[in-house]
Amino acid sequence: MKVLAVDDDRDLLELIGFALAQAGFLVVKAADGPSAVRVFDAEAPDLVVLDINMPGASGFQVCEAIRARSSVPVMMLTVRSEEEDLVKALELGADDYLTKPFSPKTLLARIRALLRRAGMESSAPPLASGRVALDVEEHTVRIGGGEPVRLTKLELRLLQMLLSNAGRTVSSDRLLVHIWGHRNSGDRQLLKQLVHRLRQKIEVDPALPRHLQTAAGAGYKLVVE
Amino acid sequence: MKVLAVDDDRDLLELIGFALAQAGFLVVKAADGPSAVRVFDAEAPDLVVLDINMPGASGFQVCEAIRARSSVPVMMLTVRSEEEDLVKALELGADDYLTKPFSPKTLLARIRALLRRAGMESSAPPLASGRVALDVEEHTVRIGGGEPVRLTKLELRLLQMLLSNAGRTVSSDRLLVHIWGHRNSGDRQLLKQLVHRLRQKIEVDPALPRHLQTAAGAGYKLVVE
DNA sequence: TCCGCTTATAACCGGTTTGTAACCGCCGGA
DNA sequence: TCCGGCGGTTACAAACCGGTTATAAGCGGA
Repeated sequence: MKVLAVDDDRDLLELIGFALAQAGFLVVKAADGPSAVRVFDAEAPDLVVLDINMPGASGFQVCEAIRARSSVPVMMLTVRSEEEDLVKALELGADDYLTKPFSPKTLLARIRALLRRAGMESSAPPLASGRVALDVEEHTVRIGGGEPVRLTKLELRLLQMLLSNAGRTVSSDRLLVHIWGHRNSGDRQLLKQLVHRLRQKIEVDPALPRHLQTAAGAGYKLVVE
Repeated sequence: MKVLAVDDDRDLLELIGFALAQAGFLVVKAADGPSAVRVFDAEAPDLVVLDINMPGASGFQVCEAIRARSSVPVMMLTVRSEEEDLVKALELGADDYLTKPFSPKTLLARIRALLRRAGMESSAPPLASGRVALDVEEHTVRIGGGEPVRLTKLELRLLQMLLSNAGRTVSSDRLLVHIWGHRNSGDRQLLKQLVHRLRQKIEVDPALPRHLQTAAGAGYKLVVE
């Protein structure tokens, strides 16, 4: 499930991105109207989170541009007091809105609701990036053009986390939390094992991993080219 | 500026940690009361963000333990409805509180206010300054336009501290506390070593350091031009 | 029930990182 | 001039880390 987040406030954008990635979404970002439209065309996200208040009030224009080419769900972000903005946004085809400030938990809940409403909730969402395509429903990955490989529950979770942060290093702690909901710190071993087993499955040469790479002292990352 | 975040909700803890790190704080985490106290002793943070509602209601105990040994600012996190908890927290010496759910922006604002009140205000330490760019996630630095250099955990902490005080001299004591958490003061040797090793990695000529300079009798400073 | 797959735990290895000690040269004060 | 402190350097040992292998424990389906 791919989400496009648009906000000119870089900090907030990062935060939204982080919360979404944490929840297993694949996130693409844009910091202004024009690039939002560009990214939308390039990435074909399944949902858009769009700040209204951007330089040039271009949130509206972006919403309009998106609606002109797709019926993808759009979640608008507004500041509390601007009611008429809201009306305008909904008229332009936005599906829901959230007033700032909001907690990431709320954002996630609303996004899930929106996806459910749009009937996209769990409809075969192959989370994919680059050469790695993950099918959460089927519990399989396909690397490049190869055969789908069956994954266990834990392997799936690991890959989900890495894939939603593709190209970036994910710390062992975050992985531990995401996969096991955390336990005592002795569980470095579990992660070690899981990575090892996953490599056996998805790497051509598990000894020289090309996708699931380790960042010594930091964690692991997924290279998708 | 080092912040200890304590919460048993792992997701929220991650999120708080991320928001703080993003804002340039150095973050240490703990997920329960006992480990919170342990980490506090080991890390000597400049501020604590502490959830009250933890298994065993131990938020209070942690607050008490912290107050018993330090006057460091403490920010409590509570759920909306529990007023008497709040009163108790403030009686125990908490400096401020925040009711869940809260937006990270709010948290940051309140933390900054708290630091200002405590007279510890800092000048928003960025992760990159001048020719030195530190990537905390990847455990790497890039000097000028050069190749990223891998850092060990300790090297990373040293650079973090120096970078957040770029251009200013940081005393050996502060560095010791920040990197190792209080130890016997005889451990100058450790710092000597660490500086030496880091210079080998990031200086063109480690004998004539251009970035990691010695302030004789005082400490070290990072020159970023 | 047994079988097979998945997950947990432990032990070992080699390489890296960190801790400890000793030595050097420099400088300032006795 | 000698001495002691300080910072830099070299050397080595201890601890740790990640990969690997092996084996046991849990669990679901035939």
